[in-house]
Amino acid sequence: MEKSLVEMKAQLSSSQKRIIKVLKHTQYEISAQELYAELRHHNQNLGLATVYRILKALTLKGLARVRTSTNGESLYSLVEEDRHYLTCLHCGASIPLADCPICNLETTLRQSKLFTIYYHTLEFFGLCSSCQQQLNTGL
Amino acid sequence: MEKSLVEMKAQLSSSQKRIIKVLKHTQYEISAQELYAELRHHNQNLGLATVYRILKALTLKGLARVRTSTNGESLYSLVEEDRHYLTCLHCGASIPLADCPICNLETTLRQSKLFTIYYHTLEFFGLCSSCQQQLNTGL
DNA sequence: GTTATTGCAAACAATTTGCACCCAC
DNA sequence: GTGGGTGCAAATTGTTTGCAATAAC
Repeated sequence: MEKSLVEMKAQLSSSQKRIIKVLKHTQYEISAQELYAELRHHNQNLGLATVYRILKALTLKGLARVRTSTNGESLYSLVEEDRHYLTCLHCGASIPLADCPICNLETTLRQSKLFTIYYHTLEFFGLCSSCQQQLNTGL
Repeated sequence: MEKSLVEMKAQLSSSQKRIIKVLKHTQYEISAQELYAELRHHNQNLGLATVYRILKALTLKGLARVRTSTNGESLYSLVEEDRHYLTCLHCGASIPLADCPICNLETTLRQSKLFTIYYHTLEFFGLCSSCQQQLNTGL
């Protein structure tokens, strides 16, 4: 029998819970290094390597989500909150999309049972309006 | 006036065209290092650094797409072919989805003009059927 | 001739790992 | 006392960069 997310959360270590708490309080997403700094800032010290280890574990459990930013670092967020973006190829900004355009589809896929879906990511790449202007006028 | 993709392609250097050709012949996606090896294999030598430079340029132009695999390397593919996946959190396999479930939505978004969309990515994360079995029985 | 492209090696930065230590149960 | 969780420093790896040489126009 597959474990429910609730069961999985019960087995989390206290450090893992602390990291989840930070993720919860982060507006969008956060890098491992920022998370490490955030913990120190609250005097909840944890080694950088441990932060990486925990983030990897949470990701493997399907509790956290990773996405690679345009500058190459991994950004983490909680799966329980949807995260979708419009990412500008020019300035690298990621503008969050308010709604999830494909959650219905996910429900349908879930029922197929061929693949157990924990979460998904959706990202549009292109040019944000200010970069569009800059490229059209400047060049 | 924004440049069309056709105009952009006309400006590509011969090395860039060679790399695009390899991408075209690659079934799904390919890493920079694999692409480098592939070129050498066809006696079309090109330095690894140059391969990285070209892939970055193509990505910035919106001609190529990058995705980070579960083991951390960047995988490239041509934007002109849709790429969507079911990715297993346990074994890391990425199973391509045949159809694009959101292309209609993309058309709608395109018309808003607030953000110029070149391409998008969609990825579902979870457990593939064999890992589901393995985890259910083995553990 | 001026500009863009390239190769090579060195540099970089994010992430991972080895290992000894420590804590909880 | 056994097993997992941790810190630290060293190692690893994918990627980027400086610079001199070369090719393109």
